[in-house]
Amino acid sequence: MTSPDTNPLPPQYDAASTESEWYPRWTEHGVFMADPTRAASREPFVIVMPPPNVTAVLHVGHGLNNTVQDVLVRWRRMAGDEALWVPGTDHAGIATQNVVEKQLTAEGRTRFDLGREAFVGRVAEFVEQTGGEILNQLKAIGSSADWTRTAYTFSPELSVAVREAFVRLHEDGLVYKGHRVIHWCPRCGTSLSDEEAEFNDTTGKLYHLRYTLADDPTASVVVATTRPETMLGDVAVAVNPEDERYTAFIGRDVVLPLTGIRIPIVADSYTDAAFGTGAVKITPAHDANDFEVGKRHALRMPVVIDAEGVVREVEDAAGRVPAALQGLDRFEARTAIVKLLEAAGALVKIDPHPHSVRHCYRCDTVVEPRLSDQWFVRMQPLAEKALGVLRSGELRILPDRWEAVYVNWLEGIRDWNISRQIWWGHRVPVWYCDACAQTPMVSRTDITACPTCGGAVRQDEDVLDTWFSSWLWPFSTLGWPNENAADLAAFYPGDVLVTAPEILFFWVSRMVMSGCWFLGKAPFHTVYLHGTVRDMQHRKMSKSLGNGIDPLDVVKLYGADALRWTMVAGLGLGVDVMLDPTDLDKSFAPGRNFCTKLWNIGRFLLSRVGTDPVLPVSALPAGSLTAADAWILARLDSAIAECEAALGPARPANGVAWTDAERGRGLRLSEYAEAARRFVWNELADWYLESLKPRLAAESGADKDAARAVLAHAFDGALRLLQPIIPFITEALWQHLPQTPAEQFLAQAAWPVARAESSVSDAERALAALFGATQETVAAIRQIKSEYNVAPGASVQAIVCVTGVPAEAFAAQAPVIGSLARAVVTVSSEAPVDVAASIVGQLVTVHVPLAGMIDMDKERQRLSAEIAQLDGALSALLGRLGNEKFVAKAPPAVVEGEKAKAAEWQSRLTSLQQQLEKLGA
RNA sequence: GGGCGAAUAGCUCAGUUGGUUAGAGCGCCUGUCUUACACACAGGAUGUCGGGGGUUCGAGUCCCUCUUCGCCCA
Repeated sequence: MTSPDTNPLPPQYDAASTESEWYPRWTEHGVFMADPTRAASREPFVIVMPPPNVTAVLHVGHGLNNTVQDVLVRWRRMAGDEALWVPGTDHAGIATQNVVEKQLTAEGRTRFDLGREAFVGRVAEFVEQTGGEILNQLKAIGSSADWTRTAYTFSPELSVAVREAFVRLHEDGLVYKGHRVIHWCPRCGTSLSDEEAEFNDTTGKLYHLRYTLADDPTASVVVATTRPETMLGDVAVAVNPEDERYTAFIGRDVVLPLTGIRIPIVADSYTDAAFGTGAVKITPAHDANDFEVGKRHALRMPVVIDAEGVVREVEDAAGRVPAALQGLDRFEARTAIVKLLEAAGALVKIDPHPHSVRHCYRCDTVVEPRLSDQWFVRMQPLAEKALGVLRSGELRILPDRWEAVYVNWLEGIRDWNISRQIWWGHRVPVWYCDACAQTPMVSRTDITACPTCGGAVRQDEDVLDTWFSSWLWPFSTLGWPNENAADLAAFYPGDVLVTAPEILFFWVSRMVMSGCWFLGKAPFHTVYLHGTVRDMQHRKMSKSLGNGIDPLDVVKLYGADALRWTMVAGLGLGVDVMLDPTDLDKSFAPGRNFCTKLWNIGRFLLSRVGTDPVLPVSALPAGSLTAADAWILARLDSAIAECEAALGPARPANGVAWTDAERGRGLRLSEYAEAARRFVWNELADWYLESLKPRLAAESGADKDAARAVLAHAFDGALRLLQPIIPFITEALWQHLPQTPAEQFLAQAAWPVARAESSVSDAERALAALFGATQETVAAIRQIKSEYNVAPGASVQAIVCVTGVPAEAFAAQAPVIGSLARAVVTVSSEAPVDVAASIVGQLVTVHVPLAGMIDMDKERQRLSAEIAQLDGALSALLGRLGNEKFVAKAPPAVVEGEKAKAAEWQSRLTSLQQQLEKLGA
């Protein structure tokens, strides 16, 4: 890293070699490392990475998520914050266990063949060998995380945090063991939380079954159910007490078909009279709602489906499952039972029925409601705090419509089932002494003997939900529960959380709850929920659909920067990103094209600026700026301001809570990218660089030095603005700038600052305006040439009548205009007498006499069309101004603006009409 | 069943408290290998802002309603 690098740039940007050159240099020099001791004198800016599953492979969703985080962290790092991006992985209990169980299946074994200890050892070994590969893949796309702080939810350190959280919540009275119906995945063999049991809409069937009254075989009630197999566990039929159809039946018994068991008809307002027949069967052990009814009526709770989803007499169910059904899978049992019911005359009808069925979010198996003992967290007190920080503005969610979703979920929060009947995870820190049969012992440290009797103890078999470790992520990664940890003091609370809306409940709101509960502060002040990457049919990219894009393929083909640029430029707030997996060339053209363009700008510019030292712009002698110089410096100021406005504010101005005015602002990444792109491409390259060619062609001299200085400064500003999005190519180019200090990285350079309004002189402003007139003139000449099919290379005469800027000053622009538009320019106060094509602009009127080439009819037509359009707009405008109510009611500023506009249009209209007359209309 | 959101150019989307002749990128058409870049340059075309109604001096923007699509929750 000797700067500036004086080797000429290769004609083609070589992404692969640039990436492999710079990434290691950044890490070797600790560019991404945060230091808690520095955070005292600088604002910390902290993002914790949503930890990918330890077995995950990078997909384009990770690419998007991490690019967004990287853009923000790189921006704040340049802006002078002590920026920390904490990376890591999640042990992903069920998901990882499933992967290893699949391996075992292939070997013809099960986890039970190995036993708990050996199985856990095997998973740990698997994670050791293959886990965390995704973090290396994140490096390949340029992620500037502090890898020295890489965390893992199942590491010894974070396991301490998990145990602390469990014990503390237990001490707070928020952890309890409950006996109730929970979601059970028969394939994974574990319970699931409400959030882990996802709804899938399907068209099922609604079975109408007839239950005959015990005391009157001629009478019956018909119940409607989507799950006829559960009738074996029925203990009642419930009707709504208000439902007059059934008033006479309440308190009487019906006979359960197939088994002959008598069950009562009870009245319960849970029953919806409008659903089905208005009578529902009650199976307390196999339906959460039925369980509540069962409790209210003190009913028994026979279990007729076991943990594997097999129908049998599991518990309190003697005589309930006919021999023919014993041992059948629940879905086979459904078919069989319907046949039996039909044969028994108990099946009334089957209707198609659209409804939602819960599926396991890990293996998509239909979830079975199951009565069991589980550990729960009482969530309501936690939710209160999480609602509080949103209301106070300590926390905001972008896009803000998600705030309502967050509030709605928290207000209706239900207790969280945190125990899982798997082996891979943090074991529940509870011990039992069977000898004393005393209350369970909840402990921060392992208990090896009963404190009462000294006898053997056994630890709870269950492990904790993966999310019970990830909800601590914003502080467990910083050293909590060690309250004295330097990182915790320096970096908690963090700033922004970047993730997809899918895990708002799973993870985001739980992190807010845990942060508020354990540390008294929300873990971040901003939640940024980005869109989903979809294909051209708007389908989510997924492995099963085979419509995914491998980010590493894109990196190989076009480079990491092209990947990043494409995603960021397309990332409107809350908008999904559409990419075509079948046409990577087209999908990533924006990023690839922009990188190529930037490289070429840099190549050309650096070859002209050369390697000799350049003066800082502020040190240029007075009066050395040209109109173009003044203009590009003003454009740079605007670009900086636009980028800043699109990205910021980085944190609440008062350091505590967002004000209403601030709350929805910032994180418009696509607007930031567009502002930077427009500056470097449409302004710097298309206008400034082009206008500079004659000046740079000079051998030497003060004017060339001024041009070199401004050019180098403007490009330096552009590279700084772009570094967060495309860090590799900008770093490589920046190292070649003559003013780049030795031993410095762009990745650590200062974020550009726009000049204060007051520091720009009126003279410079006037110069910049002059360039506006220049642009207008060039555009007009080009337009005329194009319309009259004059070869672009052929020179034409142009007579310019200047109206909006000082004519004498404008005259000096003639050479620039001449070179940009290939024209010989004459400034005149009067229109030429010759027949000419003319364009009336805001600041100038341009006449191009094209003797013999002007098609009079065509020109008249063009002018007439323009007059008609302008005239129409003008009369509408005059009509508005003539409307007394408008003048009276509209704000004065608006009225003034409209008046000025009318005057301007009027004068343009007059010019156009004169022009037309001259052509002999 | 409840809630939220979207509907603007062929496509993907901007359009900040109502106030220029509604914009950008991609695509399309025409021309150009103008010695940085054809992954480029120059010029150009394209919208009754989903339908209907209302408020207002003024509506893409606010209200009502309908249609279509999407998301979340039960």
